[in-house]
Amino acid sequence: MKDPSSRITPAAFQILLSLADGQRHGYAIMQEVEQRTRGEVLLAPGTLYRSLHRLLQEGLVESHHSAEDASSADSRRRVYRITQKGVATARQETQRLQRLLASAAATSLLDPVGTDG
Amino acid sequence: MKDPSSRITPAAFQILLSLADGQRHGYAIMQEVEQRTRGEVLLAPGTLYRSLHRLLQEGLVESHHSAEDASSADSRRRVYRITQKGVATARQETQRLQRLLASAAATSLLDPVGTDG
DNA sequence: GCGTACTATATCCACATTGGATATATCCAA
DNA sequence: TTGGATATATCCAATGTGGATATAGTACGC
Repeated sequence: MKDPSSRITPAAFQILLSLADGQRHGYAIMQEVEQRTRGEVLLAPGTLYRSLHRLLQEGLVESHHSAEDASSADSRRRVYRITQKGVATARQETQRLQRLLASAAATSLLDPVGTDG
Repeated sequence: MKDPSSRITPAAFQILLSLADGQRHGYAIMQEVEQRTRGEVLLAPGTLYRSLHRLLQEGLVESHHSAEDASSADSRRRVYRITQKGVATARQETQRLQRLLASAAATSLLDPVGTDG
């Protein structure tokens, strides 16, 4: 489609949403997304970690090792936190979705049916 | 991501929306989408015609040549019409987007900021 | 200590969708 | 009949994804 400026993938959007309420490590993001969307959205590991790397590169999230601030945390964990830029991007994507729905509402597709009675 | 049952691409969704208010040929769909979305969504020809073929195969749209019912229409045109199945699919996709936005609202990402004054 | 299941991250491959370029052909006005 | 807009179709490279696989740490029972 189009919108070369602020493009964000569906997976990346879910990750940003997952980090909105606080920092998480990758595996926890996977589980939170599944819960929040009631099983509708499942992030496969390949999608999750590649998306996280991309988000890091773009500065939408930042990360550190969990050992630094949690005592008994799993040393393997990388903990991710959303940045201000990430927040702004997620809000933009939300607005884009709202415009998309408004555009859908501009058609007759969603007009009430069964108004014959 | 996931949802193997009723998957629809963004391009296909735009096409179905474009056909909601009446039949159109491909090129007209391209223009209507651009107008309705105020230039935000631009369907490239490759995307448009391949999506149309897919939608035909899946029975979400049907088509005929314009010469059949319009007198002075361009003979090259293939006119597409949305089917009942297409309407149902587009409605499902709309609901999916609404659930996605609800899921976004379930986070604190969209909570009002700057409530200090 | 040992095995095992779960947690956790990372990488690889195949597949689908897309943008953009290109090819062809028709319509219309000069 | 030339040229530009209309109209459809196909090809290629790039991107994003699912799923499998690899690797390794953690927790628990024995």
